[in-house]
Amino acid sequence: MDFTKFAQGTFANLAEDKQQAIIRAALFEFASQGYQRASCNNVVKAAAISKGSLFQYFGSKEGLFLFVFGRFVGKVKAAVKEATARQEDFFALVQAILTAGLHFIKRYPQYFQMYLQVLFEQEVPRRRELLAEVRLFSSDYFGPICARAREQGVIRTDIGVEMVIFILDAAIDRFLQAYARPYLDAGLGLASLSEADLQDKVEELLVVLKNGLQPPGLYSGSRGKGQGARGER
Amino acid sequence: MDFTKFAQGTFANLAEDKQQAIIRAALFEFASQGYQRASCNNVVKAAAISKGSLFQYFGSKEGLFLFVFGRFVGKVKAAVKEATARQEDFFALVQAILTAGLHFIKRYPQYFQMYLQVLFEQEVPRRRELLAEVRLFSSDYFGPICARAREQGVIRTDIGVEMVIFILDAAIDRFLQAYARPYLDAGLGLASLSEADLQDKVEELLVVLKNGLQPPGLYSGSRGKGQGARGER
DNA sequence: CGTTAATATGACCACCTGGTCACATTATGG
DNA sequence: CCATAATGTGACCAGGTGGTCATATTAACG
Repeated sequence: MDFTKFAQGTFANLAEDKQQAIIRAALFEFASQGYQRASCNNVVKAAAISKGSLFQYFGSKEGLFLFVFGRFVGKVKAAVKEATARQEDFFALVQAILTAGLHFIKRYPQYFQMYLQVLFEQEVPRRRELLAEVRLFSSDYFGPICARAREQGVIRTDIGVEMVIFILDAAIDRFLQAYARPYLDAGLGLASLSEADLQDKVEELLVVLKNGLQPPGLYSGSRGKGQGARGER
Repeated sequence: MDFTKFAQGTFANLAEDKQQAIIRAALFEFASQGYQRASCNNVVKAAAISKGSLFQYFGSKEGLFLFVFGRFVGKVKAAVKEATARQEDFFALVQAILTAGLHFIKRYPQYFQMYLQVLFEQEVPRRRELLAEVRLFSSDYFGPICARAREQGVIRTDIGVEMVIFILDAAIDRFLQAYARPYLDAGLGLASLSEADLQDKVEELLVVLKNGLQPPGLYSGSRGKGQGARGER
């Protein structure tokens, strides 16, 4: 919860640049190694401080990690707040979040890499809690928004809200990951695109999310009943 | 490449049940810990063999891992071959693959967990190679299929093939992950669904993939150019 | 049986980890 | 100047890792 508990204490009294050096070293380590593989020895080496000091400042590896992740959470919240400030239209909001995500990755690539490590790693202290803090497309945050969009007739009513959130989450998460980790992107080549081309891809993605993969003419009825034909039941 | 190099050698001469015990122990370890965190000591303990034997059989931790992953690859290829045997329609094929994936997870949960570990972990021997071996929605495999579907007018032509593959990959991957790892599923609750309800969700997902999130009436034009009116409209 | 080859074993090795703590250094303030 | 408090330091610890190898056990064969 309170990731800023080191805001006062010995660490806070350090010169600004020394603090920055330590944060940078720790962030680099967690971003490149994840939590478990990250080595405090590497951090103290890179930050040019002694091991004893590091543990004096943060108490434990876990404390250091929570502190660094807390900084990330702060930056995310600020970015989201700004991006979603005045978006009325549902899909415009989705697009704004996606675009904000891309900008965030460009500005704070290391923080995002650290986030991905936490997302992919199993054994990370307070993992759920931490992820919940930055995950937008959760039922909590996005459920009401979807519900409202549904009432306004912007999204179809024959699929569940959970499915809407699920598909948005899957697409956007993957898109951001593909941007941040080129080898995940199966051929989109996002990482090497110009700003303008990237925006084109974003719009292309939104077209698919809105209208699907089938050509407009071929609308294949609502789900259930006859549609299946195949199995039994 | 050749993950079966232990098919002959000391290990192959072992009694069948002893082989199984070792495979089971190793699979459990890799599935629950990933590659790096997996401990050879744990494996020999669980398999009730000596450490020297394990290294005699497989040479190294990496050798053991590649062997076990090779078994997984074999099972996947068999499952895919069977599932895609005679699917003509494009979306029926997608659905068949998704359904086959769910069945695979149900039958071989540990193998799938191990796959996810490899997917999420960075430093795994021959990672790319291994993942490529089991990844279906790659440009290589799925590109031609999409191209054909496009010519037949089953999928729209105003979005790139890469984007089609991307979105299919994202949605299906995530769906399978949500099924295998409940905490990833933001509210769908796939893991606890009955077979029939699960199929319903599969169909629901396919409806979205085909027709998008917007109601049929609201088709919002092809991408690019004019679409941008974004502010108002 | 004896001899030789194959296999099984676990103590041992070098190395790394997060964390500690007695001690050295520096700051503070009177 | 001293005395006290705060901070910095790195040798050290217990516990883990993947991997080795001399030795013990078993199998094979004549």
